[in-house]
Amino acid sequence: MKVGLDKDIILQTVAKMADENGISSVTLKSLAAELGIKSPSLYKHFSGGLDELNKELMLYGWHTLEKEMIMSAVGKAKDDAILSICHTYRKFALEHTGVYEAMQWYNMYSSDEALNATEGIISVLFQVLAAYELTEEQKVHTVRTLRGFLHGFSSIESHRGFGNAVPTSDTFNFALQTILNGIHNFE
Amino acid sequence: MKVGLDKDIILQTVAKMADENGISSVTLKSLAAELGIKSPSLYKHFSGGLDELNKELMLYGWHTLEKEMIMSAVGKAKDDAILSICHTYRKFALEHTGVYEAMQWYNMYSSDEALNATEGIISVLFQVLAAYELTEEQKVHTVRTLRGFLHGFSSIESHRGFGNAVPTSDTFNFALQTILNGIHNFE
DNA sequence: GTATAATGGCTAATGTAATTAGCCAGAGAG
DNA sequence: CTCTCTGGCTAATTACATTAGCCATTATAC
Repeated sequence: MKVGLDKDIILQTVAKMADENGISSVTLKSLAAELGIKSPSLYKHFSGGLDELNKELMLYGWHTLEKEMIMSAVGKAKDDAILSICHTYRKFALEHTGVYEAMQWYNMYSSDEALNATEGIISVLFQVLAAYELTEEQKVHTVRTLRGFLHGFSSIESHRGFGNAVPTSDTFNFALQTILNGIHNFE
Repeated sequence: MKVGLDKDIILQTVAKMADENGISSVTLKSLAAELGIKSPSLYKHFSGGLDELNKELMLYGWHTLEKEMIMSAVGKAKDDAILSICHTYRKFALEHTGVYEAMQWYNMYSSDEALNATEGIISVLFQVLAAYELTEEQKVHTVRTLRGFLHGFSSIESHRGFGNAVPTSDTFNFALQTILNGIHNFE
């Protein structure tokens, strides 16, 4: 009987499962069970099978994060905007560990799709940096530095890779301030 | 017939395969073929199967990187030592993409083993930071910031996640200088 | 030097998940 | 009312990981 599923519903289910039990807990079998269908039926929605599913989840994640970053920067400028965006990024990675994990797999796919997936958040960063007196090259360095730090920090933190003597939030703020100081030194 | 393999030889083969074709190309089947044996025989060396193999590769990677970082800091102090260590880290991730990938899977294993694996490189960083006039808390922030940035940057770079207008080496040096400036501001 | 134990290979068999092929019922368009 | 498309299904195939149990060679004990 027709259950009436579509890509969006399926992806949201995948996201939920990934966040709750890790991306490796999402198999076509377990996903189908969760949806109340049999695994071969999933090919009617994702003809590329598991690979396509992972790719779509990656894109879904980047698009979602992009939207949240944009929203968090509305009405803010310069340091305030950057801080807000960065906190949004960190929060997303922490709250959506499974989806974030999938987002890192973009290297498994064609460079084109990888770059498309992330170009959104990159352009948000560039837009915010436009308010500073920086050369293009300085902006590139700053965006890359932020991306590198945000990804590495969030990734380690979400895997509980930091000891817990000192609150990680303090470190996050400390590091962001350091990077902001770097920007100010240019101006 | 006895081929006379041991854990070290097998791990080095795994590392080579992972670096050449990605960690996912290492299956018990492909590894056994590469070694000239049949896959069930691998259980004589790694009774835990694929899981144990991955875990050992992770440990192997962190230990190797730790040694290289220590070597690169010999005879250097303060900024020089930090820069040298960081360049070693980046180079390792770039040259051993497969092993580095395995190293990130430490979250899949018990926290104990995860923390043990990385405590070596963390203590190297703390040792270098001892030369600065920093509080313990400032040292923690600095080490975490470095770890976060090094991991994120190396990870993105090794997956070709940065566009290529500006050399990534320039960005790396820029970011490290920014972090060093952060340290100097404390003193 | 021979008996015995441990080592490190092997084949055969099992279980799980992905994937493909091809069937079929129901919904909507003409 | 019929035709077609959609979205389910079962059955069969494949690829691995894993387990069980066999066997030759090596190493050790006496």
